[in-house]
Amino acid sequence: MSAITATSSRVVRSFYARPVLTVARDVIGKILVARSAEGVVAGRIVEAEAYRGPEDRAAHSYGGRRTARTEVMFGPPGHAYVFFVYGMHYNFNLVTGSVGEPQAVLIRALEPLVGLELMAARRGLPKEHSDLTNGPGKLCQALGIGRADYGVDLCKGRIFLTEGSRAVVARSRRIGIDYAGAWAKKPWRFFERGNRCVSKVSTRAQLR
DNA sequence: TGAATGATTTACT
DNA sequence: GTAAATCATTCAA
Repeated sequence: MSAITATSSRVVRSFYARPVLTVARDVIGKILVARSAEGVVAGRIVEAEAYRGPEDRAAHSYGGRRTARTEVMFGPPGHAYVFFVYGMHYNFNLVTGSVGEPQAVLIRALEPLVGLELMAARRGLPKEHSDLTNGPGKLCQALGIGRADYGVDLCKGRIFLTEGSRAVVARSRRIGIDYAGAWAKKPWRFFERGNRCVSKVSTRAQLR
């Protein structure tokens, strides 16, 4: 195993048991690790978004909607909320806050650190490729995250966070939720300023 | 039961 | 810049 995953310890549950905006900001710079039979892959989180339902119209838990899909967000923090969209992509979230508060942080982009070869193989791209994990669907594919990871405990399972390094955090409005009216204008997207692994979006959303 | 749609990505023009 | 791919989830009937 690489030095990064061997020397760092798993982030504890109290990290997740805080308001979703706080976690979304603090998660920038942390390392996301995914172990599997195929090997270990890991990347530094450089972009994330907060979803603060039930008040947040952009959140799947808007209005307190409690279904099979959103159920994990109502449970304890530190678990994975994984969902499937557009008929072909998975997205990975961290459940935050306390029990009964259906909040989550969407991980939108990573800077690849460990297991680039495995990531590239899963993505069907050459190892040197620059688009391995610079998007929420892309990073799930690179980390092998899918339906089986729904609801898993990040304090125990194959997927977890470790301490990373400091990041200069900038913020903008969230991506792909224009249907959410006024909520779409909230600056609840956090990213590391200047990092080239941040997902490619319109220039206007990058600034601020 | 059926219809609409989406926290995206990719390949086009 | 636009559009296609593609299906689980959701809600209405």
